[in-house]
Amino acid sequence: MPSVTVKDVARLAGVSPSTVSRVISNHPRISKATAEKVRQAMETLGYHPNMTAKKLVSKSTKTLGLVLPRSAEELFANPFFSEVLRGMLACANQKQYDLLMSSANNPKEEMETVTRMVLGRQVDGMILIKPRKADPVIEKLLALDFPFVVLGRSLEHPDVPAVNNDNIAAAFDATFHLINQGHRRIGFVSGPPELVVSGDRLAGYQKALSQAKLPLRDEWVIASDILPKNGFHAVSMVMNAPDRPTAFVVSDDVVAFGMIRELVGAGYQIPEDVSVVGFNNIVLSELSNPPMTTVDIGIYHLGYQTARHLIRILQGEKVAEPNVTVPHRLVIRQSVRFLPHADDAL
Amino acid sequence: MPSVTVKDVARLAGVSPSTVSRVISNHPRISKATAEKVRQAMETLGYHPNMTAKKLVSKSTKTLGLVLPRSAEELFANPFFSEVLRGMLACANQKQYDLLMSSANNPKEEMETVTRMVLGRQVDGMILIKPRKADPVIEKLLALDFPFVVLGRSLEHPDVPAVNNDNIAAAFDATFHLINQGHRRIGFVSGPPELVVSGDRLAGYQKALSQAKLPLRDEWVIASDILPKNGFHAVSMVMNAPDRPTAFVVSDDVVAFGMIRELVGAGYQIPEDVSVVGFNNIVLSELSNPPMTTVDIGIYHLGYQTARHLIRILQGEKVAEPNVTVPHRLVIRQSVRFLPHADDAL
DNA sequence: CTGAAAGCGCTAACAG
DNA sequence: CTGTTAGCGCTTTCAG
Repeated sequence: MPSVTVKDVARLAGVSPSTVSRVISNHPRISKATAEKVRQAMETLGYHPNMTAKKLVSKSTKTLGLVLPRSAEELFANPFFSEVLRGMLACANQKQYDLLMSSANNPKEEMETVTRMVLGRQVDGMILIKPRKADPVIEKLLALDFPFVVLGRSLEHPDVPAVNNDNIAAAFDATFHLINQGHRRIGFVSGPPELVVSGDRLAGYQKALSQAKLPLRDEWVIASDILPKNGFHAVSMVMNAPDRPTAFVVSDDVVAFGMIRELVGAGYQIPEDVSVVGFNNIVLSELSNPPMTTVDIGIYHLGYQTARHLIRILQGEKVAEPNVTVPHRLVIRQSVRFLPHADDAL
Repeated sequence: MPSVTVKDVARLAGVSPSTVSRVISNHPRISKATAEKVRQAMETLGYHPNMTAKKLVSKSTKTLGLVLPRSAEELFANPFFSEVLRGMLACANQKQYDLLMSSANNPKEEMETVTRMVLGRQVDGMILIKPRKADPVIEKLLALDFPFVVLGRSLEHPDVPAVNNDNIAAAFDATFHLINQGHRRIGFVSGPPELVVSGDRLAGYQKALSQAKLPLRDEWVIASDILPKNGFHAVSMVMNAPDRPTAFVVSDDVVAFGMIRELVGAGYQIPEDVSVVGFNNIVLSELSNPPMTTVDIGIYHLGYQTARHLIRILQGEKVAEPNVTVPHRLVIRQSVRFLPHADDAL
């Protein structure tokens, strides 16, 4: 790695280093002749600019920071994340930005990583994924006046740049679909309670029920972790009650998979005995057995728009509206049964 | 972002910048007193070292480069990748390295990205995922004498540092299991033909059949893309032949999901009518219906060990054996049927 | 249109 | 034990 520098190029081309620099950055006032001479020299020497040096002087890294919250375990076990990442990368690379990633196992590490990236000036802006309620990282970034955007939304700071679904509406739609199909007793399986998104989806579910004047029973709301395998005895408890739900809204497809497995194991058929509508529409939702009815939240776009939004901000575009909402849509497949004996239409 | 530097700290502490630098790097010959004084100053000023400057002078970035091959689409549609990434991040962060990611949509972009990262000195080493046969990126890195490790293996350069499964043995084991369960007509669904791993798994399958003196029929080998949805009419062709296979080895769980869905759609039951053994043991394999028998290839470890291997090399540890093999194991669940009427034991 | 010089923020000899 | 002096490789005034 014999590190050829501007100096080397300059020497070979018989010009000064500053001229070389100008050629690289397509400076207007440079003669065709020398420009060509310099390019030749770069070519024969195999020159490539040292990005680190460039960053140091330009004070811009062209890099977006991404810190993976809490247990990356949680996040990665779920295809949601890879899809988000795919969207971010697609946008970032298209705009000539890189992504610098780091994971953190707990809130403390998370804070340290953010600090390291931000104060260490390794990145021009930060992306925060699915903030929790009262997220200290947001406070910190706000205090530092450092550019960032959150994927999700901040409860405390509604004006912070954010890209999100309308999760209340999404959960409403999912629940409403069940109601439309004749279901009257509908349960809900929620995500991690500390996440803002979990609260929103629960709210949407409740809203749909109230609007349809349907019972809202606490014991039909199951708090699950976002990982499968947890808390599924809860399911059997619910199912063994005399007045069990005929359908569930499950706030994550992966959890829905786990739940269906539990139910099948307990001898229930999907959708004959229990209907399920999931959330996210991950790739496998379509391939599952039965194919799952789920809310497509546009995961890829969520990622893409988040990066896009941040880059816009970094480039100084005045963004009038800090919040961008990615549309969702219900994808109807075969995990929901129509109950013809529904007592009444709505 | 009022950028406090070593100079500021030095001034406040009444010492020279180099002393500050020494305190930061825990230089041994520094008096307790001044060290404390400097630390105070850093604290009150809220000093954090500028990583870019540090990188420039130290000529080390503490960053690993990861370029996502070809269509990230392909890669990300598959949970394999997120799990690998999770392992890499876990290791990298533990060793105080960051991961710089970029995606590329085609071989040309891939090469450019590698060039940008390597010649731009943005990273200390590169990680290459699942090389294709005669991969030009490997040639390039070799020519540059730049540190890298491949996740997978290079056909042409067996001595290049690599972390891999013994895919031949893994496919052998999967196939052998089917044989053991009484299957005699076994099909194979292969991954993208340009990947080395696809060839290896096919070889393992063939080896098992030959060893058991079982027929090896070309028409039972289906070339699928790694994405689901493609080429599944091929499945129906195979299944409609008079002498159809009773079981399939499918070289990827996601493809297996898609295949099972096709089969179920065509009226077959799994495993009653057709047995399937997959590859990878992604999270959802266990949750599928029926739970899938599959080869666990230790995806997380694959990622972890790859990062580990590269970091070892970067730190100058003499690695005797360039290739590390991550063990696999067959996970038996419920997608394979025992055929008691098998003509004979082995 | 181009060169000389200064400096981004940090570290690393080399002296003391 | 600590300060001085030189850069790392690049860009950027400021003069020509």
